[in-house]
Amino acid sequence: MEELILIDGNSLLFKAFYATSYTGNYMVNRNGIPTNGVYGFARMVEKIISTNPKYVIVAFDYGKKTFRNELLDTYKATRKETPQELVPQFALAREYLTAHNITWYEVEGYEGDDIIGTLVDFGEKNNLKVSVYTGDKDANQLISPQTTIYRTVKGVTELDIYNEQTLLEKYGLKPDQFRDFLGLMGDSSDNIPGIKGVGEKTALKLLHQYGTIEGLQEHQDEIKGKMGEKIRAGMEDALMSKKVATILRDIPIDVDLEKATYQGYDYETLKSFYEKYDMNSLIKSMTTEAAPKKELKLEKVDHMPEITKDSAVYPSIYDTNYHRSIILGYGIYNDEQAYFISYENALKDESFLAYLKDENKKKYGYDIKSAVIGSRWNGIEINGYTFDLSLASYVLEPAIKEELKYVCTHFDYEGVQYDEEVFGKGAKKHIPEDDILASHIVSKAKAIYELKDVVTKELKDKNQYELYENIELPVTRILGEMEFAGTEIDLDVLKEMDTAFDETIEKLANDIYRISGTTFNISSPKQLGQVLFEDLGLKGGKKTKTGYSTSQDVLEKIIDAHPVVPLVLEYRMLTKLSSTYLKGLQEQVFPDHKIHTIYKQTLTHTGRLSSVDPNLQNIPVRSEEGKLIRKAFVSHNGYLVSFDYSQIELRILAHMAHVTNLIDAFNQGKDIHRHTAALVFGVKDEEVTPQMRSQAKAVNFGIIYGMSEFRLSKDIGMSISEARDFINKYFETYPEVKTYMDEVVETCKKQGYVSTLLNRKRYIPTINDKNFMVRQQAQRYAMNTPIQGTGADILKLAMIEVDKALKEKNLKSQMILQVHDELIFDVFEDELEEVMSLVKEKMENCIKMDVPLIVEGNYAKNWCELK
DNA sequence: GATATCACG
DNA sequence: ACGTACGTGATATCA
Repeated sequence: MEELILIDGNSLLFKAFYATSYTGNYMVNRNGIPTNGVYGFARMVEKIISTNPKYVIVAFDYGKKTFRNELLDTYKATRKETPQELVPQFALAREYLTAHNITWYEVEGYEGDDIIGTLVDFGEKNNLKVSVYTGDKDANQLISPQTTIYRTVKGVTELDIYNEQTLLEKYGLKPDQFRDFLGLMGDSSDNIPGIKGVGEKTALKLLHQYGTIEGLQEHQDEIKGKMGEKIRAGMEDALMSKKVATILRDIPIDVDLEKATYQGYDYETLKSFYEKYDMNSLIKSMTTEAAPKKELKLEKVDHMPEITKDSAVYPSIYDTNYHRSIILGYGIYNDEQAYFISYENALKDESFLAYLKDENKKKYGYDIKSAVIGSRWNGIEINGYTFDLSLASYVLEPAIKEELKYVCTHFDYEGVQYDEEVFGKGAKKHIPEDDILASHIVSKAKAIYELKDVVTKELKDKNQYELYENIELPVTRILGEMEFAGTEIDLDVLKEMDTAFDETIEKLANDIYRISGTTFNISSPKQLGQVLFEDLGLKGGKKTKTGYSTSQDVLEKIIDAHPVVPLVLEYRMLTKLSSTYLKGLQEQVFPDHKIHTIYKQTLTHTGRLSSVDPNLQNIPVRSEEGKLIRKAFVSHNGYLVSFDYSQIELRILAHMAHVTNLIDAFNQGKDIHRHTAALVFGVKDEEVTPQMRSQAKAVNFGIIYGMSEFRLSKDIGMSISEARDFINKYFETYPEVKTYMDEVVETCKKQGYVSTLLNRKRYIPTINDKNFMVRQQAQRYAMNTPIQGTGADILKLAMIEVDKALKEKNLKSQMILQVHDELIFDVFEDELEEVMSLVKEKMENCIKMDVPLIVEGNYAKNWCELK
C-alpha cells in the first residue's frame, strides 16, 4: 500500500523551536534572523521523509480566528504569545518546504489539524496508508486501521507511535472516543474547559462505562454524590468541549494528489536555501542524500545467493544472553546485495554455511563476539570478521550506549530502529512478523556497512586506530573464547553451603526478633530503620531522602549500642551471600556444569571490562565466609591458576606523573604503603606502625580517586584539618603527583577529554560546568580515568600477549577469567610449570614503563585456595 | 522503575 | 555554603 505522509507544520515548528531554544541562545543566520525552529523543523522533515514515502503534505494553520473561537471565546486564550523569535520562522518554514519541493496547504479559518483530518479521509478513500506526524494528542481521534499517528516526544527525532492497539492498551479507548475523552477532561494547552473536577482517570472511567459524552448524558441522573453533581453541572461544557476538540474531516480543499507526490529536491535550489540561512550542517547531510543512490531492494531468501563482496553480516539473536539464545536469522548487506535468511534455512544452506565459515570472506559486524559465539552455540561457525562497529565507536566515544541505534544517532546515520520498537519490551517482547524482522536486521547490516569507512577514518584521524585494531579487536576474540570455555562449577559445594546458610539465617532472624521484641522484615531498610531508630530508640538520624540509613557504615558505628545490631550485620552478610551467590549462581550453571559469563567490552567509561549474567568479577573474597563460595569454582582441566598485578594503579601513577620518589621505591621493590608512611610521618621505614601504614594506604588510594579531605578524615579517623595537613604532606613528598593532577585537569579543560597511555579517550564535557559540584566531580573523573584506563589497557595488552604465547607453544590451557588486575586460567597438569612461568613473564613485560610490573602467580584445585 | 544495599577491583 | 572517592552488577523492597 502506498503511503501518504501528513505533517502538522505548526505543531512541529513549535516543538522544534522550543526543543532548541531552552538555552536562550537562538541560532541565527548572518543577518540575525532566528533560524533554530526552522532548522529543527527541517531536520524532522528530513527524517520523516527519509523512508521515501509516495506522497507528502504539510498543513499549516491560517488566520487566528477559526470556528472554534465562535464556539468557545476563550479557546487557546491561555496560550503565551508566540515568541518574537519564532514569528518570522513560520514564513521560513514554508520557504524551506517550497525549496524542498514539498507540498504544503493552508486554509483560511481552519487549523492545520482540520486540513489533516480532511486529508486522512481523502487518503483512506484512495486506499493509501496514512501516517500523521504531529505533537498534539488531539490527532489520536484520526487513528484507524489505515492511519497511524507519530507523535514527537522530546528532542527533534524521537517519536511515539499510536495505532488502534496502542490506544486501546494505553487508554482503553477507540480512536473516536478520544474526542469525548478531551471533552470530559478538557485540554489545558488549548484552554478547553471540559468538566470541572474531572481529570484523566475519571474521564476514562466514565467513558469505559458510558462510551461517549452523549451516553453519559442519558444516564447522568443515575450518578450519585458529588461526582453526579459535577457531571450534571458540567454537561453543557463537556458537549461544547467535545465539539471544539473535534477535528473536522470535510473542509473545502482541492487535493491534487499528483502534486503531492514526493519526488526529492533539486539540489541547487535546496542548497541555496540552506546557504541563505547558514544551515551548513544540513548541506553536509544533503550531499549524501542528493547523490543518486539506488535503493537496494531487500530480498528474503530461502537459499542465499553467492555473496560477491565483503559484506556486513548481522545475526538476529533473540535473547540478550547469546549463550542461551535462539537465532532468528541472518542479514547480509553490501552495496550490491541485501538479503535476509531465516536461521532454519541458513542451517540447511551448505554454500551459505561455507561462506560464513570461510575466513577469507571478509565480514563486518556489530558486536562480533555475540555474533560468533551466539552462532557457535547454534551450530553455525563464522570466521572472517575484520571489523566491529561496536568496538570502533566505543573507542571513539565510550559514552555511547550499547545499542546500534545510538551509534547511528551519534554518527548522524538514519534508517535504523531501536530493537524495542521492533520486538517490544518486557512482557510484550515477541518475534515480529517476517517482513518487519528482515527489514530491521538488514537495516542494521546496512548501517554497519555504510558507517565502516566513516568510523575507520575518524579512528585514524584521532590516532585511535591502533587501539581499536591492535587491542580491542584481538581482545574481543579472546573474550569470546573465555566465555565459551566457561568456568567449571561444583554444584554440590553450592548446594551444601546453601542449606547450611539457610539454617543459620533462620536462627539469626529468630534471635533478632526475640532481642528486638518485634517480628519484621529485616531485609527491608524501611522496617529495619523503624525498629532500630524508633522502637529501640537508637541514635542514627535520617540520612537518605526516604528515611533512615541502615547501611553497613552506619550500623558499625552503633554496633555496641544494642545487641541486635551485630546480629543484623551478620544477617545482612549471610543473606547477601545466599541470595546473590549461592542461589543466584546455581541458576546460572549450564548443563555442561559451567558458568558462561558475558564480558561487556563497550560499557565502562574507562576501558575496563564488565561481567554480567552472572557477574564473575565480584565473587566474594574479603570475608572468610564469603570466600568459601570460591570453593565451588573448580578446574576443568586440572588446575586453576591466577596471576595478579601488584599495585598496578599506583605504578601507573608513578610512571605517568614521573614521580621520582615513587619510581625509585618501586624499583627497589619496597612496600609502597610503608614507604609512603615513613616519608609522610618523617620516620624510618622500620618505625612505621600498622596504623601509620594503613593511613598511608588510604591516601595512596584516595589520590587515585581524587578524594576530598572530608572523605579521608572520615576513612582514617582524623579531623578534617589533620587530614588536610596529611594530604599536603603527601604532596610535599611526591610533588610530581600534584603537578600531574593539575595538568590533567587543565588539559581536560582545554581539549575536552583525557587519555590513557594507549590513547583511549574519555570526553568530560562537564569539566567547565558552571555548577561547582558538577565541575568537582568532572575533575575527579579527569584525574582517575587515565590511571584506571591505563590499567585496563595494560590488562588487555597482557591478555593478547599471553594468548599469543599459549598458541605459539601449542598449549591447550585456557584463559577463563579477567578481574581487572588479575587473569585466571584453567591449566592442564602437564602444562602447569610452563604456564606458571610463561604467563608471568608475558604479563610483566607486555609494556615498558619506568617502574617494573610485578605479577604474582598461584595455582590450586579451586578458586578459594588461590591466595 | 527507583532506591538502598553490598559484592568486587 | 555547597556535600563529599573511581569503576562496576545483582538483589530485595516498595511505590
